[in-house]
Amino acid sequence: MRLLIARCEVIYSGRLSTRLPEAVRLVMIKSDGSVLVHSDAGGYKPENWMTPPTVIEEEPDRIVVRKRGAGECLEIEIAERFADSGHDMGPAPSQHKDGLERDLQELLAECPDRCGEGFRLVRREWPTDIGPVDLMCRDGEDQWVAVEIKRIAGLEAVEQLTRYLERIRQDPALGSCRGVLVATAIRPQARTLAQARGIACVEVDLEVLRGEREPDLTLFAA
Amino acid sequence: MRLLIARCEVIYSGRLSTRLPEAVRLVMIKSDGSVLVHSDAGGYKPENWMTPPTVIEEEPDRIVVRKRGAGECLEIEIAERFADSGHDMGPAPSQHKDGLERDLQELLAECPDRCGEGFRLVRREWPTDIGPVDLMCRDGEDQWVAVEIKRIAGLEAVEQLTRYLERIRQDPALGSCRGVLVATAIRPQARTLAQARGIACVEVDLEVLRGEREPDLTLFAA
DNA sequence: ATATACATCTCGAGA
DNA sequence: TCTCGAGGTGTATAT
Repeated sequence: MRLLIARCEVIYSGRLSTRLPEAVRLVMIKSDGSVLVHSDAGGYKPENWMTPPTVIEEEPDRIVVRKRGAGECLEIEIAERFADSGHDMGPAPSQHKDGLERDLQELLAECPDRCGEGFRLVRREWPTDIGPVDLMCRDGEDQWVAVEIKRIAGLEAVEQLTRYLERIRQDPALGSCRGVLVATAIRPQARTLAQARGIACVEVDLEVLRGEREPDLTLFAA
Repeated sequence: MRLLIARCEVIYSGRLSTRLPEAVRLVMIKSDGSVLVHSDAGGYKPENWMTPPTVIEEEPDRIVVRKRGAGECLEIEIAERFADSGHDMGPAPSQHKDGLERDLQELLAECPDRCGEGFRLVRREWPTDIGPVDLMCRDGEDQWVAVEIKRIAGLEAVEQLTRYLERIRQDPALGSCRGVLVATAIRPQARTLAQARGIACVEVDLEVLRGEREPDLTLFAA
């Protein structure tokens, strides 16, 4: 990785056109060809960047980064250099992420009755012509239920499940298929819209599903 | 901005849980409190990060970054330091961007007939109770038309316009309002869903709209 | 604080 | 290659 601190002007053209006036910035050049221009504020995002695959040309006072196979170009005009260093970092082991939507789906596939009483899994990733439904189940009365799973469910989750249900119900055998939205958190408006569309909402707890602690089923009972 | 090159392990807990095994990485600490951990590959994204507002505690072999007002925490365990430098960068002037959706909307507001034959603009950002419609027009037959503008239109664009149309049509005077989706590119599924919902699709060219080149209206005519 | 929509979103999986 | 959906999306804006 190369780190260049320089007073520079940056011009990007491609999906749109931008010009960044001259100022002191960090130019990060990664060994995979990524180039990122960061200022000392502005949080997470670089002010300008180019992702691989790139072709990098360096002139004395200019770095030009072009995207391979696309008409995108980043020009860094260097007015003054303050630091310029290279660092050999070796390989970066990949990161394990736990608690993603996929994890939630796996857990719920193992105990589909957490999505509704008596639910039995028919199949995960049930295909429709506009994409797969997360879980297709049958309920305690043997009726079909399509389950959409989200970590956090907003309006889009309800819209998505609604689209699936439209398609699923076109099949006469599934004409009465219900919909259930299952998430660790459901936003108020999503809940309201779901109710208006006859879609049930179920909030679940990741740790309860994992059995790391048992659900307090009797806490408020009797 | 502080740049620390170190062999380190990084643990994040909050919206999910991750652990990054020990390796050499760049730790970028911005003066606005942002902390970004980058490896030498992986493109645009930091492997781990925390956006402001943060509280940063530094111990000899550990940096702990907490999000203010939320239960998120980033722990950087430092095993070996290779470089550690501070850089005073001064203020970062903001960037002008050209070619955003807003620009497209301005251009189309000036020539609404590009959205459909005989269209006349009634108003931009027509308010509904769930947000503003990009353009409200009347067509050549004096019928109402709601126009949703996107640079690239996917399914969400159709859903968004559908939600607006539901609201708009609740007003008896606008009960027959049509919908038109206008974009520089419209994805196949979006086009299909739009058709199913009676929403028209129009693709436009940014440069033609700018008059930088004239549309070849007669090219395939007669 | 919540919702709403845009972003050069990025990134990965699947067809 | 393209399309689609998830993301610790981030970010700005209005309520």
